[in-house]
Amino acid sequence: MLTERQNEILKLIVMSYIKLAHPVSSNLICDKLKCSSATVRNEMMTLEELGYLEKTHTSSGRIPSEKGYRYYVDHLMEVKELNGEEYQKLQIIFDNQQLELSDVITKSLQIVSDMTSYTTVILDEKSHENKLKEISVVPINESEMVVLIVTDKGYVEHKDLRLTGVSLDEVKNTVKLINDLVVGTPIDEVSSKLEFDIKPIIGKYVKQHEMIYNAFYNVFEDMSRKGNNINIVGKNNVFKHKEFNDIDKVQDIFEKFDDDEKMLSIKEDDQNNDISIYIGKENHLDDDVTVIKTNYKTDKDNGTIAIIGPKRMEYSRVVNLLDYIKKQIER
Amino acid sequence: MLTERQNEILKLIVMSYIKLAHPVSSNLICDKLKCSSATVRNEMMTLEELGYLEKTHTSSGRIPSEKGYRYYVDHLMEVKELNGEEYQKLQIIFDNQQLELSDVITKSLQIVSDMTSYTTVILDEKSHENKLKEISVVPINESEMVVLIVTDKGYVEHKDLRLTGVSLDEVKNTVKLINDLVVGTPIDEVSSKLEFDIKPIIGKYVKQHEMIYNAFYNVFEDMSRKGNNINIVGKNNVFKHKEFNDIDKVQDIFEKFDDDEKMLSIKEDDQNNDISIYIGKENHLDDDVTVIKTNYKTDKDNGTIAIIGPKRMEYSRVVNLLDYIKKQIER
DNA sequence: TATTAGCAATCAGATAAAAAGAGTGCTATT
DNA sequence: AATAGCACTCTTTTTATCTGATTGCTAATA
Repeated sequence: MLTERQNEILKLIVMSYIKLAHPVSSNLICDKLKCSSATVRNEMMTLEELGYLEKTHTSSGRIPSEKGYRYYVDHLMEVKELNGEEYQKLQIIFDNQQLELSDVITKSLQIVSDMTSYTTVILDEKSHENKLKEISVVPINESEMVVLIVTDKGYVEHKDLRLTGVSLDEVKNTVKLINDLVVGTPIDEVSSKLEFDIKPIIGKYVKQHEMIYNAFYNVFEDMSRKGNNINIVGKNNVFKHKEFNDIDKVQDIFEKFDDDEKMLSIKEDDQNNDISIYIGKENHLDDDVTVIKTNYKTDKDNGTIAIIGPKRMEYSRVVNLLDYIKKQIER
Repeated sequence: MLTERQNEILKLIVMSYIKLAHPVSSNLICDKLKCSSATVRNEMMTLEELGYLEKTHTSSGRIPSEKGYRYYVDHLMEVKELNGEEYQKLQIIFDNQQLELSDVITKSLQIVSDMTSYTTVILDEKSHENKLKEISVVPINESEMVVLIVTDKGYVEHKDLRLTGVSLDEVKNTVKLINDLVVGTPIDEVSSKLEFDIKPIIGKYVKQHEMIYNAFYNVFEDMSRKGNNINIVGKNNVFKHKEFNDIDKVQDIFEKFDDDEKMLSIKEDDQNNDISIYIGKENHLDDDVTVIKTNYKTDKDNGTIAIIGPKRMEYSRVVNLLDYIKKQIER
């Protein structure tokens, strides 16, 4: 357990380093504390031995270790209110009744990204809890048609179908069959339902049933596979941070942004309802970043929003922003 | 007019620089030419005076100037066949009858991007020549519905509508009215047609006409505005080129990728049907890149595909790839 | 016993000087 | 017209020197 003074010093060091991105010297601290730099140095040495601080070289000031950041986040960080500008800019988005939920989320995270210079991520899973509401077909010309699929949550998918030598009526019969028998089924169960409920009887109603059946089967297969959506906003903000002022590091991070599996892993850990913080090695994305994320749940949709920045992140500010956005989305 | 030998030397220098990214010395050239390095040096001096070559410093080898690249492209470049691997990988995409056109384009450019280490761009304009084919409405719950709009070219747009205190029948009447009177109108003219043809009479058929009318008007306004599509594939390839081995330059280019206006300008110049090459200052994107583009036109869609790389680009290869893809798309 | 003043030691970063290497431009020669 | 030869130029790499920030330790002090 750390003493009161050690807490104070660690907190000052973390805050100073977050702000200035420069190793913190004992002098800087003793100005703000009523004791000499030698005393601070002694305490810093203890804090380093305990693993909360690090040096960049033998005679440098101290920077927080990952353990140091973790301790700061868990015990020392103060909750700061959103400032007026942040609040206002976001509120304009949330008050706009015109916007669809997905637009609200994207736009609000765009704002956060612009204001904080961090990168934000939206991960949402569409098909999972969506049930088939209606399917319809619009013919485009003799051989082509568009299949439209709408779910009970208003999610829409469409697909071009090219079927040569098939009459439109046959297709419409199939659609009617599906609408009669399959509506209400969760999207990712539709294709198996097609197989067991529709396939056996489609021959009675539809002539070229095989070709048409396969086409629709594929459409639904595609749709349930397409569920995961990854939206990364403000990638270029990576350039703005001192710790990424190295072309190889930037490339490294950009390639991770493009790695869907890595990005989706953000969603995986901690399925709880809080805001989670993963500092450095604690996340599976990159040792040099911190990921702050939360899950949201609405009647339409659920997903994850996350903010990615350097470990030297404005933790308090980001946590507040994320918390506020989460609450507004769920409202 | 350049002599035969000057042509030969310029060509060798451009090709060597494209390959090795290193200023070309007289020695390197004279190995491949039956004359001494001193002779080559004399010719190089002439070529520099004429503006085809440049030096990076007083005693360095020569690199091609923009004028030099231009001359190479216009007069010296040899058409090279696609190699077997390139041809094969692309053909798999083009032979896949399942894929929609837009997928074919994206996937083939993804392949080009991977193979060449350049960045590719797809610019397509949807609404322009699309005519309204059918509009329909699917109710989701008491107050929400999804509007589906399909055009004669199979382009689909959908929008959530939240209308409180409006009966579904009223909405359906409006949709019927639009389907009867507006179908066949080009998308970007629909909203004005709504205003002049529908607005005056909608009151007769629909009770809460104002609210419903506005909702549909907005949907079409949005849709015609949304016409321009920008798809950039292989951004991270920027990191792979020596000339961009500088974090500020990379940032610069990435920010231009995100600048829609700048990217759309690629489409603007030269509306002809050929492959156009814009070297350095010739393009409006960035002085350090070359843009090679072509327009494509199909019965469904037309647009522009482009490849962006350093000025030191494998011109011949890229032109061939682009030409091949253009032809396959238009087939 | 906790704190502090004082000071040598350490090391990054900036600046300068020196050495090595690649390639040119010019002149004299073939 | 083409070439050989060589001094000259400029980049790149290496080495050396200096400066300034900051620490760790020791001894003195409260």
